[in-house]
Order: sequence, then C-alpha cells, then structure tokens
Amino acid sequence: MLPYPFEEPFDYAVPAGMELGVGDYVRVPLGPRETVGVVWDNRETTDSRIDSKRLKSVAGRFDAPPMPAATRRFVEWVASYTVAPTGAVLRMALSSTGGLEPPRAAVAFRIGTVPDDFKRTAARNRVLSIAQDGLARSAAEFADLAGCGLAVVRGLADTGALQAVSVPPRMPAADIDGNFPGPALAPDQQQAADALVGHVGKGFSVTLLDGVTGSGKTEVYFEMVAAALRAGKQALVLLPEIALSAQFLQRFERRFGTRPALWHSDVGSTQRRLVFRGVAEGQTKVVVGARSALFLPFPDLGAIIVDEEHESAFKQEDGVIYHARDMAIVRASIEQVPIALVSATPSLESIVNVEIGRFAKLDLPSRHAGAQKPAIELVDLRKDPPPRNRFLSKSVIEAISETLARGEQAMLFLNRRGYAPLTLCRTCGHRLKCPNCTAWLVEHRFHRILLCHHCGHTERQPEHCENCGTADSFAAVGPGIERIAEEAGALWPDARTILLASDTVGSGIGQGPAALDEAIRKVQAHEIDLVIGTQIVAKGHHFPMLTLVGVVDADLGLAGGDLRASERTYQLLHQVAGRAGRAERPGRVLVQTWMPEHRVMQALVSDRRDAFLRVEAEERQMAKMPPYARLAALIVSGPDQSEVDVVARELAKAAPRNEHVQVLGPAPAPLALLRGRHRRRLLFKARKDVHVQPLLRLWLDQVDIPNSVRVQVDVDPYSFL
DNA sequence: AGCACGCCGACT
DNA sequence: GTCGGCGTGCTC
Repeated sequence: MLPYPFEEPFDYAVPAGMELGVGDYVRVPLGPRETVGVVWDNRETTDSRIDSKRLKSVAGRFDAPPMPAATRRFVEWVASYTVAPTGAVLRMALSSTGGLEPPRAAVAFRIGTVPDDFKRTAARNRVLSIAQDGLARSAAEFADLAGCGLAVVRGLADTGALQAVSVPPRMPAADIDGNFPGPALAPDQQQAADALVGHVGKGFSVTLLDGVTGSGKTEVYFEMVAAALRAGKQALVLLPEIALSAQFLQRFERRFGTRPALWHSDVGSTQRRLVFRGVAEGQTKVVVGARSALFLPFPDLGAIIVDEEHESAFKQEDGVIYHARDMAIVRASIEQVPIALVSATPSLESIVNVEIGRFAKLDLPSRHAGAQKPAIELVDLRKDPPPRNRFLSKSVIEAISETLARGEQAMLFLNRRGYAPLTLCRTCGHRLKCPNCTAWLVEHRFHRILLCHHCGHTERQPEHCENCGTADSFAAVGPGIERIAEEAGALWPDARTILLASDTVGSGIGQGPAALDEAIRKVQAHEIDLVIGTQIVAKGHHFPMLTLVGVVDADLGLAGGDLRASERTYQLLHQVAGRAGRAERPGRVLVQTWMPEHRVMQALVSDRRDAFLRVEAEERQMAKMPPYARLAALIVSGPDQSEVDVVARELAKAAPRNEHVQVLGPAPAPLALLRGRHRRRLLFKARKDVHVQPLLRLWLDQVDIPNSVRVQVDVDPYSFL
C-alpha cells in the first residue's frame, strides 16, 4: 500500500535474497521516483491487468518493526468509513518516514584511563568522581551533574580520561513508571479512577468521564494511563491542539515525574522521528498528542483517552475528513483496549450513547483544588444597551471597574478576531469583500490590514471606496476583539491589558503554543489586569486572581442554521464561565445577550445542562437528525462555476433513492466561493440503521467527474460551511 | 500525491 | 526554432 490516494495496494516482485513480511516498511519504485510503502499482503498477484512477469521489484526494506496488524486494520477501517482511498489514510500513518531509518546512536562518555601528563582541575575532578560509578552518560548530563561546561567533558574525552561510547538513543517517554507515586486523590476522584483502572486489561470498553470544571478529571484519567503502564502497555492521550499547554505538561510531570512524548503540528522533525520510532519499537510508553497521533503504529496499546471530547477541533476538515474522537473509539475496539472520553460539557452524541448503554459513565460532580462555581448573570442588551458604536453595557463596565479596583483580574470574551467583521462605505453602502470567498474582509488594525478569515487573502485598507470613489467614507460595523480593546483602553486607561487571539499569540503566524504559554504565564503572574480574548482563552487555564468574565456577544454562535449551534454555544460559554473564580475568591460571569430567554442562556444561568441536552436531543429526534439519523455531505467544488453546477446536478440525478434515504440539494454551500473555488453541497440523510458507505461509493461511481472538479465526502459532517 | 508528457504562446 | 505555461493522465 502506497501513501497516495490509491484504493488498492500495488504489486511488486520480491528480489531474490530479500525476506519480506506483511507490515514491513519498504522502498518501491513508482513511476520515475521511489516511495515508501507498507507490505499489505504477500502472495501472487491476482490482478489480471498486471503482468506478474514484468513487475517492478521492491527496492529495499526498512530496518524497522513492521506496522502492526491492528494499525493496518485501523487504516483500512478509517478508509472504508470515510469513503477515502486506503492510501490516503495510510499517508497519515506514514507522517514521519524519517522514523523508519534506524535511530542514530548517541555519543555517551564513561570512565577511561587517566594519562600520566593529566592536568587536574576542580571541574575535571568533579566529573571524574561522578564517572567513577562506570555508568555512561551524555556530555550534557555530566556537565549538569558536575556543574561545569560541556567543554570540560569534551576535554576529558580528548585526554582519554573519559571514553566515548555509542549508546542506543533514549526514546522519548521510555522510562515512564506507572508506579511513580502521584499526588493523592480526593475520595470521588479515587472512586472514578478505580473504575477506569478496572477497565484496563479487560478488552474494549468506552467510558464517558463527565466532570465539572475543576473536578480534577485529568488526575483521574492519569490513573488509567498509569494502570496501562503497570500492565506493560502503551497509552495514548488525545487533546485538541490548543489544550497542549505548558500547564498540562506540568500536571503530567507532577503525576509521573517525567514528560510524555508529544505529537502535534509544532513538534520538530527530529523529535517526530524519535517518537515514531519509539512508538513503533514499543519503547515510548505515553504519547500525548493532537488527532494525528491516532495513526501512530502502537504495537502494544493499553488505553486511549480523549480529553475535551466535545471539541470540534477533533474533526479533521481537509484531506481525509474524519472525527478523531470517533476514530479513537474504533481504534480502541480494534486494539481491544478501554477508552475514556473526558469532558465537562460532553457532546450530545456521547450522552446519547450513555443513555442507550453503549458507553459507561462516571461523574465528578464536585470541585477540588479550591475551585468554586461562578455566579452567572445575563445582561439583557435590550434593557441595558451600550451606546452607539460601543459594545459594553453599563453592568459589565461597572463590574469590571469594581473588579480592577479590588486589584483582581477581569476577562472580556468575544469569539471574533480583528477590529470589525464588516467594513462598509457610508456613502454608497459598498461592503469590502474577499475576491476568493463569499465572505467579508475583516479589518485588523493591529496588523493594519484587511484579512479574509477563510483563505488568508490580505489587502491594505483602501482610501477611496472602489465603488463610488468617496474618500474616507468607510465605517466599521460590529465588534472584533481589537475594537473591544479600544473601548476598554478608553474606559480603563491604567489597566494592563493583553489581547489574546490566534493571530496575536498561539498557532498563528510563526508563533506556536510557546507564545500562548508565555501570555498565560503573564496573566497567572498578575502582570495583566484585563484579558481580552477569543476562544483560545476559553480552555482550562487556571487564573487564580481572575474573578470576573464578561461575555461581549453570547449570541454570536447561534446565528445560521447549524445543527449544533446551540450545543456548541453552550459548551463554549460554559467553558469561558469556568475561567472565573478560584479558591477563596468567588467568580462572577456577566453574559451580554439580546435573547436572554433563549434556552442556551437559560441553561447557563440555572446550571441545568442535562435538562438543556434533553430538549436538544428531543429536537434532533423530531427532526430526524444525528445522533438519531445519519448524515453525509458531498461537497462539489472547482474553479469553474458552471462545471461545478453540472456535476452537482448529475450527482443529484444519480442519488440513491429508497424509503430510508433522502438527498437534499444541490445547494450553494454556505461559503459558496472559497479560496477561488465554487462550492455546491448535497446532503445525504439516512435512517440510523442504513449502511451508508456502500451507498455513497455506488453513488459516486455512477457520475463522471472531470478532473477540474473535486467531490469531497464528509461522513457525519460537523461544520455546515 | 507527484511527476512526465503534451500542446499552445512569448522569446533568441 | 526553443523555452516554459499548466491541463491531462498514469503510477504495480
């Protein structure tokens, strides 16, 4: 199987003298070049189109442990479920082909023979006395222990007093010990931990760990990791990329005394190689990573954890479209290991799976570590409207002033980057829009540009309206966090303020999680009084002095016809609210809304999540929507609108028809033009018991799709964009 | 996916 | 007469 979008494996001859087994990683010729592949099967070709006498030969075998059978089955399963070519899924499992080369031996030093003309110095003596135990250590380790520079160690090696030896490199997270004594757990934590530990080694099971913010869920599932380690197995913890913070790693280190192996987009190629190799050899015991870590070749997995399981970031939206939480469950089932899904605001899907008995559930209803539930109040913007072109109500302004006066911290949350989401000409009403997308250009005053949030198109703010030619006629409409920062600057000129969004810190333009970690540290150290941020501040950071959260526009996520709009808005607002108040300082949350009677707002103030989810579930059931039915979206896209329309109409004509299946569309996708591609959407809806994938494949096979048009299949779509 | 081939327009 | 733009199609 080759890591390219081919459905089937290719056939190659095995040269004389080469021993190959199923799962081996090999180099094979492909057209004019050579590529990596995995031996998928080992037999005579059965494909009549292939002349077995003229097969190309395997060029070489990598000296690496073969891809485990369970990993190969997982690749095939994901391909079949997502209606993607198997090779395209394999590509995700070969993301670090450098790891296939045997790892380079590391240089270490141990005691040698001290020559006659040896010059003794204090530093040299310290190093040599440490080396007396005969153990081999890296130069850095000696320097660290002896409190000297690396030059001392190298100098000793030059004289022969230390002897250079090559040792196998230490794999990341190889020496994590499941018996390392971690912090003590509260009784309810211990009970939940015992239940999770009880699943380890007992085959496949799914447990939803439903714990309120501050209940110590992380420490509970760490016990499941520890149990897997004690059983000699590996463990995988999946997190949304954004939650892979320094704070999380500190908690891990507190429990296990060392760091886990990391796997996310920011991990460099050297480290990736080592982690891939370490995992493949079974040496790397714990991987903490973003969704792509799911495709690592674990030979001996013992447990999987998906933290923040409700997060939509687990849904991969390009290339092979899959939901990492759902595929993690599949992987656990194939590996016959337990999996824990963890959240303070579980997804409706998981709650329903608990109700029908497919998942077990554990509750952590009480807060620890001094956390207290914040008081949530709604601010009815109809009664307390901000002045024209201002966005903070009197209630919020007063509350922030009081908080700052007490020397505590406040946060303003608005899930919208930039200065204003829309810029229009006051004279003619012309709106500045992206040339490549059906979207407004968002003004970013901080970077002095207009930016499309969908394709990244940027331009300078024009001086004259391109439609009517009037100069200086542009008006900003609506708020982004930069505009809130401007308003806050006028209200509290002395407050130390920080603006936190993906384009000011975080994984934006060349900054990575390190910049976010630094910002978080500053807030924790109380070098900041007022935090103004988008959803990157919503995740579980603890800010002990933060006692007030103001939500600028709680209604933002409710617009549009998204199936999960209410659910997601509840989850996000609940999470943001959780930032307020720790320990002896109770928190207060003010939520600005134009519709305080909306059930999301009512559920928030009355803290009735389960009642809210019940209503939400009933609505989905009535509308015959997931999780009570199955959805798949076909997105037809291409640079030529009429070609796209033709294909979309052909697909509609060929749509499968029976009483359990319904096809809607084609309709222009909500972003009808994205990155210069016109997009049409068809929605396939089926009863829960319909086997969707064979129908989809049959459907696609019937329509001739020209090269210039792409049809993407999104099974279980989340985003309706 | 990634590469070569091939067919058209802008140069020596 | 040649270089190179990217549309088309193949890779065991």
